[in-house]
Amino acid sequence: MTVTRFAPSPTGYLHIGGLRTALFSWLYAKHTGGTFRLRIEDTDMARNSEEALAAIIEAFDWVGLSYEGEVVYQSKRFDIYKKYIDQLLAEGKAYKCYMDKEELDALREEQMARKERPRYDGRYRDFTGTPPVGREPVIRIKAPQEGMIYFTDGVKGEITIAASEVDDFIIARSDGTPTYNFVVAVDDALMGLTHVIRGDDHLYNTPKQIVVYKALGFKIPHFYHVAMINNEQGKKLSKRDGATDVMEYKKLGFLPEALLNFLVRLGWSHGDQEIFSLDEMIALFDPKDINRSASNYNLDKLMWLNAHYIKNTPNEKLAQLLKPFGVDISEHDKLELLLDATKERGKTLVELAEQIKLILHTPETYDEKAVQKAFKGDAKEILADFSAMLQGWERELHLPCDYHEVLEHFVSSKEIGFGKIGMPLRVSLLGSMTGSGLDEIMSILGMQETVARIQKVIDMVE
RNA sequence: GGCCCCAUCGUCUAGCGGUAAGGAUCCCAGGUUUUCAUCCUGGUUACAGGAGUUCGAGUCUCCUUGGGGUCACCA
Repeated sequence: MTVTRFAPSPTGYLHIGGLRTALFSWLYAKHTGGTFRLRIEDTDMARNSEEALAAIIEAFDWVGLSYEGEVVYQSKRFDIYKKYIDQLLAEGKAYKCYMDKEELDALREEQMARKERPRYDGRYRDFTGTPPVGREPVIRIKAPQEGMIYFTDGVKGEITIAASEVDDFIIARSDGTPTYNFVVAVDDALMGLTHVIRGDDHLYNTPKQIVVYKALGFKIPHFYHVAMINNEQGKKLSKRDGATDVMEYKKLGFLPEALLNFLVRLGWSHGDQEIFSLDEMIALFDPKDINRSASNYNLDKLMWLNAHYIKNTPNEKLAQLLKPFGVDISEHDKLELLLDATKERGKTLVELAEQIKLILHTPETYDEKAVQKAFKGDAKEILADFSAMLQGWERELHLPCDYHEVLEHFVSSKEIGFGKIGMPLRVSLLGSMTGSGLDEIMSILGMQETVARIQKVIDMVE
């Protein structure tokens, strides 16, 4: 049974890089019929924040990732860690180190001065004397002093790191609280993790965690270290590069399925396939197909995917999604027509909302260039004639094809080209030269409003 | 700086010793559309460099270069 997890530290919002590793972990659990767990890495009491945790859960909710079981809070498991630390102490696999921070800093400076790698020198490793008085020790674990630590990474392959690179690192602070590399290993083991998928910034933590696994006799899971997502210039992704907070994408009018599809294709692929529904991702995702190199964030591709998903979202649902963007058309009797006429013209919900507002509201302003171009010559007269024809039309006007019939009849009887009436008509209806089809717009507006908008322009234009 | 990882079109990627190096995005051109968008068709652009191994290297090895990560009583 596969068990994967996402283990963020609650220090900020959910980053899109974090969402991708969470997605990979979640997909693999689903793919194998296993479980996906959520654990909060909050052992540093000074840096926790309730809001951050809420933000992470909110983002999970929005994109539709679900975790199984209770959320594990490391801050509530200190007694468990304490037990294992005592065990290691009793077995001689860990020891108390009485060096304080000042001494440690001094040691580091010496080593740096000698151009050596700063590392703990192991001076208390076999200490048997009388400890300094009035000083609370930290607990260090005994790491192997020679040889190699090796493991197989599911993404990178065989990784070997000299044991000399890993020093006797601290597993418990002088105040007794355990540290990251220790609790991660303990919890991953206790939670029964079979596959650990995480960012490759954790690659160097892995040998340390393996030291803990071995000392405690735990089974070592499979590791997958996923390369980072960089910005469009190939540099580290930062807030300056735009949205890094997952929830920011919601505000910008992105659909969660587009964001997920975008992220899953960053570092993972399945042949030439670009579009993946969640079910397809689950069916096809295998961590062995994760790419070893870093990838660049690419807004164009995200936009394209978002446009694709907007086009393929049912109108009813789109109407609901549009509400936070200032457009409530859920009760509109021409809802279907309205969205069919606009959904191919917006790459985001924000843009789609703008398109809809253009139709819903009588134009307050008119694009100057469009007016100049469209109202040369006898455009006003033509518009007036067309308006009259609409009003005098003997049959009821409802569907786009009804209006189309009027338009066709108009140009043929007047012996003019479509452009003669098309341009000024579009400007009168939308205030702009571009936009949805005229037949659709008039059908949505109805004859009365169409006539009113034409009249408004006629009255206004000199 | 030490250690570790990475390297195919601008970008995301396919490739798994023998291909005219494929797809997607972007961009450009044409078509459809009374406009715009969508959609369709076509086009430009890539194996970082250098040595090997091999009958034959994008694919294997080494070096160089260039990126990235990491070196806490943070996670």
